[in-house]
Amino acid sequence: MLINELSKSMRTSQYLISTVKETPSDAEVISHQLMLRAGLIRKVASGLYNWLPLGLRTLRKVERIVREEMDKSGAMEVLMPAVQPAELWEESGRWEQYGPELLRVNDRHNREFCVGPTHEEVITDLIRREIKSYKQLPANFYQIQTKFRDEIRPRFGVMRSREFIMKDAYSFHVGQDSLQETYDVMHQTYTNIFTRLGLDFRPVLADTGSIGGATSHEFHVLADSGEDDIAFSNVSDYAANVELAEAMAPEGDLAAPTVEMTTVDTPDAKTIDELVAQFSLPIEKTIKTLIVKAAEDSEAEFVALLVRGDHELNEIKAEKLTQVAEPLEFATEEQIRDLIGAGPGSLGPVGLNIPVIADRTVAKTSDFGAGANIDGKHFFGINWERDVALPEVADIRNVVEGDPSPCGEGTLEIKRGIEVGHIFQLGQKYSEALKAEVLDQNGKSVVMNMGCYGIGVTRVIAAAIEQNHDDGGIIWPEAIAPFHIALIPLQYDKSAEVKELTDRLYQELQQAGYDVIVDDRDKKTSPGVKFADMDLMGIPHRVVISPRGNEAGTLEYKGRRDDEKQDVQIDEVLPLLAERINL
RNA sequence: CGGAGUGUAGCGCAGCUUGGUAGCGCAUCUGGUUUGGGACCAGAGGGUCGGGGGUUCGAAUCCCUCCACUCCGACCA
Repeated sequence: MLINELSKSMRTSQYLISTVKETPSDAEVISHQLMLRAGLIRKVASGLYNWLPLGLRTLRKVERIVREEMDKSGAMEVLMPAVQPAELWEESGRWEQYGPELLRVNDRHNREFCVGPTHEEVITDLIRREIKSYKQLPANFYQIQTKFRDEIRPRFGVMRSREFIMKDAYSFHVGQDSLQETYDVMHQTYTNIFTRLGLDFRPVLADTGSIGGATSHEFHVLADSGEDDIAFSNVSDYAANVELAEAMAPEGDLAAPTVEMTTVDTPDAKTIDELVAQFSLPIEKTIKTLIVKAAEDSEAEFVALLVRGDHELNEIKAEKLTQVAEPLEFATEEQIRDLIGAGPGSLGPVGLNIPVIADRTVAKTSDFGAGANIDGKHFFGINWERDVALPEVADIRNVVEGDPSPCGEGTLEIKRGIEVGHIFQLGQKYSEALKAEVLDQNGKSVVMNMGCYGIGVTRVIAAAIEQNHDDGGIIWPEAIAPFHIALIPLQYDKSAEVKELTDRLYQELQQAGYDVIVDDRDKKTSPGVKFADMDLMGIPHRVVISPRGNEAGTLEYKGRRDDEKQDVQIDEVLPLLAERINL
């Protein structure tokens, strides 16, 4: 008990304060810079970090919140090994599927292992051995474990590191309804966790990616430095990853033609931008023609995809079309020449001799310009049906800001987000491969349904800083601050009154349950250094004890976000802190 | 994997073009003076100049090679 109490608080004279004034040259984003400068982490090698005492305090607090909320949801904590045998991955087929991101190692007997980037195989193996009856289901197991993914390009400190800590959970069910129930519970649990962490976040509809499965939501912390684009309705709750958001057709009918189709010499216009610049053609009246490989079982070898000049093809949507090869593969310039007899800069739908798929917006565009399938020539004033038959129509582009929202309400806005959580309904992908079955009510063997739920614990910390900082440094949300309160005595070594009051406050605050750090560094550490360090480290509340204030019977208080400090009567400081800190 | 760049004291950098045996700021240590926003004075310690090889009387500097790290890109016509 005593040790526990003491360990919650610290004196800087006995603690590793590793702040640095200068920003290390290889840190790009603000969270990485501040984590280095405040002395939270140090790099060991590319994508590998040491956690210093101060950083670890925050890490543990994040873990604690995650753990408490997971426990509250009814999930059971387990711990699986970081190193996993190849056999399990061969059983699921992922030993083959996973690329170089999977760190493979051999032991002394030359048996193959990997350092786990995720734990579907191990948990499924465990559960197929332990759970035999539908009566034991549903069940949800989680762990907080170190993972390793050999990223192509680790960057942004712990935001995209190779080794990182993740909370991963796996639920097991008989039937989809049960899975949906737990999925909904996890959705709520994640909302609770990120709310408690004090972050501005959104759940968004997401693609299921390589892990596979059906329904999926990502939880994003909103920050300009985020690596993902998220589309939001400006009026409803709708939010989706840009790659997944449905691009709706513009409202209204296709406008009637107003001009004749003409052939124009465009020798210097090989891109949409050049075309628009040279011929004062509005970009919304241009169409891009992209040639991609057709699906293996289709008759044609290539397919043409049409998107409006200012839109981007969405590769995920495109490769889901039955006519298109998966993974998506663009035709080479040579293949295009063989096929069409013109180069990539002069392609268009008119007179094209391969299957064509038009984006919904393209189908609603009139009087548009596109390549003539002859080098150096474009057609202007093209209209569907009059000049060329309207091809098959599909949603194949990325949404852009201002598009109508797929939910039917409002228009889309796009913001950047940092993915800190992801929940999936895996269905039977792994349970089937590993034959994870239970007996149902009729004594019949059924394959379990699975869900999986991850939170990037270390990434959450970087995301929190991206969202909460100023010129002085980090501004921790209360719940994950390494210390709640910094006590800064001035002339601690000279003034007996200051020392006495500081020590008394230190004790009282600890007893009140706060994590407090006293900056009692030696007399050579000037007040300015102490203020700057505590600001950089992001301690949310600061109390200064000085001889001057002591005479007046006051202390000085300043919240990390406050503009002004305030003088407080000595015996009013505890009530003030109690009011401002929500433990 | 392709392209670009960097590697010199714990951190940030100069020196390299034009070879002559390493320097600045911050940090650290000692002593003193300071004490409300990253103090001042005096002194000190700390570098196989990423590794290896070569050229040369002599290499941080020129050449070769390997390594590490960083940034950009990975087909949107």
